[in-house]
This record gives sequence, C-alpha cells and structure tokens, in this order.
Amino acid sequence: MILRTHYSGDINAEMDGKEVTLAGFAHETRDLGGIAFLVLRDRKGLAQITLVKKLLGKEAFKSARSISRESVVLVKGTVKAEPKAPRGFEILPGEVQVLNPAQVPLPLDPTEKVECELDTRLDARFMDIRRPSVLAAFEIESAVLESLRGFFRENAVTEVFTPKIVAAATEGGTDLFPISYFEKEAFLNQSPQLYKQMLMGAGMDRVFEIGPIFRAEEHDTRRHLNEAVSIDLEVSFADDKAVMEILEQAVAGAYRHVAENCRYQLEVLGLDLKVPSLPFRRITYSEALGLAADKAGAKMQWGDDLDTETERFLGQSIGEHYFLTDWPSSIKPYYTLPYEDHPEVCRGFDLMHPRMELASGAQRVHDYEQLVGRIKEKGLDPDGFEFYLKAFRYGMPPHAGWGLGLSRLVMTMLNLENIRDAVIFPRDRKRLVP
RNA sequence: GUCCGGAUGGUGUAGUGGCCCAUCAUGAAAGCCUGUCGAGCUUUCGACCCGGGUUCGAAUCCCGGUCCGGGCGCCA
Repeated sequence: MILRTHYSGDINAEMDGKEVTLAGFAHETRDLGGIAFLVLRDRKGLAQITLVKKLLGKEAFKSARSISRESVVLVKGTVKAEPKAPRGFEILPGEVQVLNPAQVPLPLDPTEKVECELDTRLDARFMDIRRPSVLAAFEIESAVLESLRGFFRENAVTEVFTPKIVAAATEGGTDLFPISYFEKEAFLNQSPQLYKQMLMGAGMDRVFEIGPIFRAEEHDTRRHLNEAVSIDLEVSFADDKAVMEILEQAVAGAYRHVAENCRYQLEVLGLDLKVPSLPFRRITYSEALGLAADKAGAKMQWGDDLDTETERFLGQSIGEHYFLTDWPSSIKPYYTLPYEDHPEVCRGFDLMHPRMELASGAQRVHDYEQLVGRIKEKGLDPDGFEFYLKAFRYGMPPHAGWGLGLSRLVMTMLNLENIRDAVIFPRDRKRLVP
C-alpha cells in the first residue's frame, strides 16, 4: 500500500473538489490565529494545507498548527481552487496525521532561507537533500544516467560490470586503496580500463559500464574525489575519431534530455540549460600549446602535461566544450595507440568543458608485441599484466573507447561550485562519513 | 603535501585590546492575530574550537594543536 495518492506537484486548481492524500515533510507553518497554513513538501514541490479553526475544531486545529518543522506528515483532504493560495489551490484537510515527529533544533535550514556551509551540509546530508535545490541536482543526475543508458541501447552497446576488487596495481602510477582479501592483498580498482579491453577480445564488440572507481591520490580540490562514478565505453573496429563522435553525441544528448525532462528541477535551480551544439571543436595538443604561448608567461614545453593555468586559459578562450587531441605519447598511458608515421604523438583525446576535463579516451593498442613494448617503455613489468595481455594473443580487434566522469558532467552542466555538490555522499581526502 | 584565509548560539553572521554578562538574521519556547505565501507583533532561550602565553584587562594579540574553506601540486 502506498500512503499518498498524489505528489504536491501533481495537483492544480483544475482538481477542485478532488479528495487527495499527500505525504511528506512539514516545510513550515504560518499561524494567524483562527487560520493557519501548513506547507507540505515532497520531492515534487510544495502544497499549502489550510487549517481553519472553525472547520477542524479546537483540538485538531491546535495539534495541527503545532507540528514541528520537518516532521513527517500525512494529509487527507480536499483540493480547493483558491486564487489567494500559492499556485492557485490549497488543501482543506479532513485529517492531519504526524507519522514521525522531527526533533528541534534542526541541523540546518531546509527552507533555504539561511545559508549553510558545505561541511555542515555534508555532515547532515539527509537533511541537506531535503532542500529543493540540492534534490534537484540529484534528480537531474538520474536523468543524465537515463539518457546515457538510452543512448547506449540505441547504439547496441552492452552494459557490463567488471570487478572493483582487483589483484594488482594494474596500470602503475596511480595510488590504489589496498584492502585485505582473505589471505591475499587486493586493491580497489581505479578504472575498468583493462577489463573493458579484455571484453573486446571476448567478442562483446561494444560495452559500457557505469560504476564506481577509486583513487587513493591525495588531491584536495573542488573537482577531485577519491570515489567517483565513471561512465566507460569501449567499441571494437572503431578508431579514436569514431568514439569521439559517440562521446559528443552522448553528452549533447544528456543535455537535451535534461532540458526536456527536468523543467521543474531546472526552474528550482534557476537554470536556463543550453544544449551544446555539435560537433565540438577539435584542437590538437600542439595547437593548444600555440594558443597558450600567445599568453604572457606561458612556459609549457612540448611533452608537458597541461597545467591547471593553461587548461583554464584554453577553457576561457574557447568558451564551450572541445576536444584536445593528438597528445604526446609520453604522457598518455601505454594502451594508447601512437600514430604509425609519427609515434611521438598518439591517438588519445580529452573532452574538455571550459572549467575542466570531463573525459579521456583513445584508440587502443591492439597488437600484442606493441603493447608489451609500450608497457616496458613506461617502466612497467609485463609480467604483472599477464591476465590482460593474454587476451591480446588470440585475436584482438582494433578498438577505441573513453571514460567520462559522471559528477563532472553534472557539475559543469548545472554550474555547481564544488564536485561534492554532485555526489550524494562524497568521499574525499578527509571525509569518510556519512 | 604546500601556500593563503578562516573557526562566535542549532544554522548563517557582526565584532582588530576595555564601549561585549557579545550584533543581526534565521530558529526554538510562550502568547496575540481568519488569507498567510521569507507573514506580522510581544516576551523569553541559546555561542566566542582546544591548550598555553602576553596584558591591569583577550572573541580580538602571540605560540602550539585540531578542524574547515580556497589556490597550487598530485590526477594510469
């Protein structure tokens, strides 16, 4: 049995006279003596419950108007068209029931009248998410996932799950979280990269995975997390250019889906979402260095990874999504395919939003000998990759793919200040609870 | 990790040596009020991160610590 018949947002003045049952939280009350207004909040909005002393009787009126803020309430009543009420209707209750009272004082103000620091909000995240603008971001995140899954389905991509508990630091470099796994040491996986490539060798042809990744890096910024959700794609018989087109379509499609299906949430956030136009600009790494060199003080050498300052400069001058392509092979991972005629440059790319990197991808090395050579060049030991390399000895299709950060996509889409605003229970350098 | 800034009622803040048994808003408690919609009005409640020091006197200055924010670094 579901207790409510309607959400607040589903009710309008045309429903005058209809019996409804609403369930939610007591957002606030305004008590005028002989009449009082109880505002009920659920995930679709607010509804005014009008309490009239003469209609309810003295006792019922007294108890209804003294409900503490944020208590869980159930209201059975009649919709009444009322021009004086917000949104043109109010609920005249037959019964107001407190299903569970809230203690006072509250850890923060869910009506958003008083500002609240991020740290305080995260400590009481359950209460923070009651704030409509916070909830709106997570509902939009869900819509983004719905859009992406739909897009993958249309393109005949198979959804898979790969292990998050792995045996070794499979890619070298990045710090992994060690865990205890019975009598063995194990790690939380930093990326599904090696597994999705192995699935190309398995003949699955096109796979995607949406799942958590873990990085033990000590970064401490507004755009990094130690646990994140990655959207990964890998496609056989495709090159880097092909998967870049898939990526830009996926991103633009997510924007379009949100613009069309999340009007209420966008209104709550005060956003006029603009769908980025396709295709995104393609800029090579060398061109990017040239652009940055025009700016005084740029001291990037060819072969350096782009520093934050250069990245920001490029973002500001371009002002929309763009791809950075043709990176130096030396700064991309071993599985990135170098160009045949000039191997110092590789078929790796990053998808950039003016504020930050959103995704990175590449055409992969699919030749066994070349892959072993690249692993050695990076100073890694091929023996540690045997489980992966094995898949390259028995026929590996050429393939390409990418990984896209979900929270960064949502953060940049909604212009959120901090990536923690795009994660329900974020894990960062210092936070492990809630 | 590093540089800079910060920590004052439940929440957000004002307060640069005495004018502070600490400001304002929100909140909470009690009361008045029949159309509020950030309702209004009256009364009340509730705080200087921890430890040490300087000083006649410290929320305020100094030292150490803890925690938080921002920048950078790190980011296969």
